[in-house]
Amino acid sequence: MTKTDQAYAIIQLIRPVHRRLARAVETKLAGSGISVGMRAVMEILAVKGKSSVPEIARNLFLKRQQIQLLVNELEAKGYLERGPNPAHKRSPLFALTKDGLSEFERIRQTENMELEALVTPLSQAELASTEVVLRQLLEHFSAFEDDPDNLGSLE
Amino acid sequence: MTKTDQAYAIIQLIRPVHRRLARAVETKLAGSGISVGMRAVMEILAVKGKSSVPEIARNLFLKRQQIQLLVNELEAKGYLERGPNPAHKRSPLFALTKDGLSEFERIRQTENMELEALVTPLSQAELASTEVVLRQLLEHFSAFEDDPDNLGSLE
DNA sequence: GTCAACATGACAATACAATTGTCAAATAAG
DNA sequence: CTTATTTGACAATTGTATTGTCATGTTGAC
Repeated sequence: MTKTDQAYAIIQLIRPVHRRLARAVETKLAGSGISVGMRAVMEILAVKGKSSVPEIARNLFLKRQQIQLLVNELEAKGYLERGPNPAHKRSPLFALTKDGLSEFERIRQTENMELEALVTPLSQAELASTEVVLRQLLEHFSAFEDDPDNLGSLE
Repeated sequence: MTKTDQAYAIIQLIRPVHRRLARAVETKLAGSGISVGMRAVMEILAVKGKSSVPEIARNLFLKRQQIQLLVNELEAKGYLERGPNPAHKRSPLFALTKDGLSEFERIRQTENMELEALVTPLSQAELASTEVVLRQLLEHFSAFEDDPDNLGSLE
């Protein structure tokens, strides 16, 4: 089993894992009126604080147009509020409202319980290696991005 | 950094990695008239040999309806041919034609060259751990599958 | 052997994420 | 000052996957 073969096996797993993960998150979110994408936006705001739409897009490796739609929905639900952006008059900074934050924390809590069971049979070293490999994948295949909007920072 | 936090970081990477991977594969496939899904079906047939549509679906963790569409397209392109299925009169077994096989091998070859560069900075141990973790993710979140069609075997 | 449960092909409709395209206003860079 | 870039806003489109349905084939219980 060469390293190339191993990489190949990993790549084949990405699609099904992604799909099941998305479905699981959806299931957990069902009824809350929050989609997987909306949840991701809330995450960025919870971690990074106030951000403009294009900033969020870069963090999530998505187009700003996609984020715009999610932000609009979240704002309509009262989970986000806009504030002035000293750096750009037309591009407001969005932040979680009190409602948004508590909703997000509720979500995170149920997710964490789910994760406890998931990680039990896995070692810290395995998890650390996985993150390294996934980041390498992300970076390597960024070469295929034609749109600079999609070249998010990896910190 | 707890294991739960690590798992969380990994989960957040799955979506962007999946998207970039899909785009990279598409780019490589551009012009050949083969989509990512069609390529995945060819892969199964190359590895597992003759299979029925539902069998392929289980292998790829997808619904048979989805596979049916891909198989139809591949057959129309002359990359697949159907043969009798001793186990089921109405459900033929599909196999790669000579054309299909050579096309698939051509694809695999260019992919392998790409992978060489990808795996260079990664160790065998890291890659092995990643596969373990991804399989655990896949298995764990299979609990959210309501459709038995989607419960593919992990061998 | 008969009948009920299940698997499959075939086709249609839909949902959802993501992309592409476009234009005007704001900003940055030279 | 002039030009290029960034951004918001809106529209249209694509691609993957799901859901629903029906007729036919298959399997297993009895």
